[in-house]
Amino acid sequence: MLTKTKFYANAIEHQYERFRCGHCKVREHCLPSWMPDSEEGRIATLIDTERKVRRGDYLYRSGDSVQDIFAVMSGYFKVSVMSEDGREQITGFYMAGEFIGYDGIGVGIRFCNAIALEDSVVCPISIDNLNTQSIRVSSLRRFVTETSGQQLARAHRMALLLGKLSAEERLAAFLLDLSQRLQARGYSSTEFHLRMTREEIGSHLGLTFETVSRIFSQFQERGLIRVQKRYIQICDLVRLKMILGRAGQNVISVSADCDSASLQVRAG
Amino acid sequence: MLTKTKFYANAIEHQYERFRCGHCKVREHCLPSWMPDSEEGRIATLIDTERKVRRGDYLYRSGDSVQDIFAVMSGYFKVSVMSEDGREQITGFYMAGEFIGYDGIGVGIRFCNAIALEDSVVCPISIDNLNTQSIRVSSLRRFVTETSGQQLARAHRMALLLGKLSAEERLAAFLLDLSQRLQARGYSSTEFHLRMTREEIGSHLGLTFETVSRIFSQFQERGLIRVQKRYIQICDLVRLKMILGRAGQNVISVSADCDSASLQVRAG
DNA sequence: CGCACAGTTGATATAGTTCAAGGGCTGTGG
DNA sequence: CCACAGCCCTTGAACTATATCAACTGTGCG
Repeated sequence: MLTKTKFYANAIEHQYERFRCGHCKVREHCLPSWMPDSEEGRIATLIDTERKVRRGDYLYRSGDSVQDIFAVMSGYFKVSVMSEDGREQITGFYMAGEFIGYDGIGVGIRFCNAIALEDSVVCPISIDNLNTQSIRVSSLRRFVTETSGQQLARAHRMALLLGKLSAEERLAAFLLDLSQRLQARGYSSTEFHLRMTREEIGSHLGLTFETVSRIFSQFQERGLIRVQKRYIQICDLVRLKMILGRAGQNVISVSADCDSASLQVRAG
Repeated sequence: MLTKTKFYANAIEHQYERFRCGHCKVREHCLPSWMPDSEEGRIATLIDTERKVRRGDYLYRSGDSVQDIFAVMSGYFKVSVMSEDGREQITGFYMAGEFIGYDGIGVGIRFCNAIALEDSVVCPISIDNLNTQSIRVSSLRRFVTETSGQQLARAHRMALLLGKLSAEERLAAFLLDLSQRLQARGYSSTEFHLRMTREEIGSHLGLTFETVSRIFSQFQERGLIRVQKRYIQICDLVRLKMILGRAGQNVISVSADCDSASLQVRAG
């Protein structure tokens, strides 16, 4: 892929200097598989200098003006909406290759907070430039449509989870979702490290941290998982899926990335 | 506005033949106030024959391929996601001037069901045509961005409501939201007819219909509202807002329409 | 070392569900 | 026109899932 760029003319080659996507480890999760190689460079030209965000720092906060969407290159984020009296609903956790920052896009003002759960690096993609280029580049239009559609799908799955599932089912869905997304990134689907506290999990799933803790313990007693602090091992994937089974797989997210494999899963 | 069209040349005038927006009663809620008159016609050309949907019928269902988004001209809809075992989470109720059908847009396959709660009429807006025209017409691009952004905002507010609010707060939010949307449409903000059953309200708010009923009764006893079947009268708007007050106004929706007034509210 | 934070676990409380009964409205068919 | 069936809604009583409060453990950090 990278060698291919060598044949381009100067002007374009210059763009490729700034083209981090080619080197990027998460490129395959971030850019859709249907995107023609020849046009991947277009996206790269939209990317500003990559930005580092320290653990605990805000990537953006509610009320900020909307400039960019962000592709997570490395690290981990939580995104949340806050009620005026300080109740925090975490709308999602985001890992490498996923997109953050669709909130507030039409209005120009953020209504979510995005906070790094560990030292992270993001690619800021200028929305203005994205819109401008989209006029000419069909693959960019498709890219925008697809990724923003995924954000909405994710949000609707959350509504189903929050409105209809029991605590057990929510936790099962949560673990299976993580498992699936990690697997898609080449990590183990059965052993992983949680990046967030029990409280944050609870805040995401509409539960208290005590309930999260108890249900983890209960899952462990039942032999479904092993828990040691934040280290999780899924021992019985089948039975874990059965807990959710009655509710249906379509509750579990499929991440915010846009490779076609996950699109098929979601569609099914 | 309509007279203005008389000055246009034949080709354009022909488009205006199909331009229902000009006659449409809900035009001002449907089309954004920033949209220049000269370009409103563009949207009209995207609109197929208006479509009638009988009470109880599906506008579309999960699994359908995505062809159009729909502006509600008259009537009332519920949109829901279903779990595989039949649990229904209603993601929203939609009235005249609001848009339905952003679900599944990137993938091409619906994951929601849209059902008419009363005999209704919708404007189907072809997504293919919308995308094609958007390439040239900036106001259409902005229109798409804004309306889809609103869908996401709505979904995130729902997550906060479902994850963090008590039953009381949810019902208060629900009533205030309805009140506000009706007011924006020129109806009374303090007296209205619910179009949905208690069960559907419950399914939207993550409660059982008994709880909805009980809380309505309780609100009535407290002098906040009067309830007679589906007829609701808000007697004490201030105290009703106070119930939600601690949680914050930003929980209550601002509908899916895109007139700038509501955009300001949402931003605040 | 000691303090702050994350997590576990137990005891108790409670909001909301579930089950159950009854009433009122609406439409239908005899 | 009445009777009956099928919703929709209300209300009560009992139950239960989850929250709340509280005590305790381990762990990392200044």
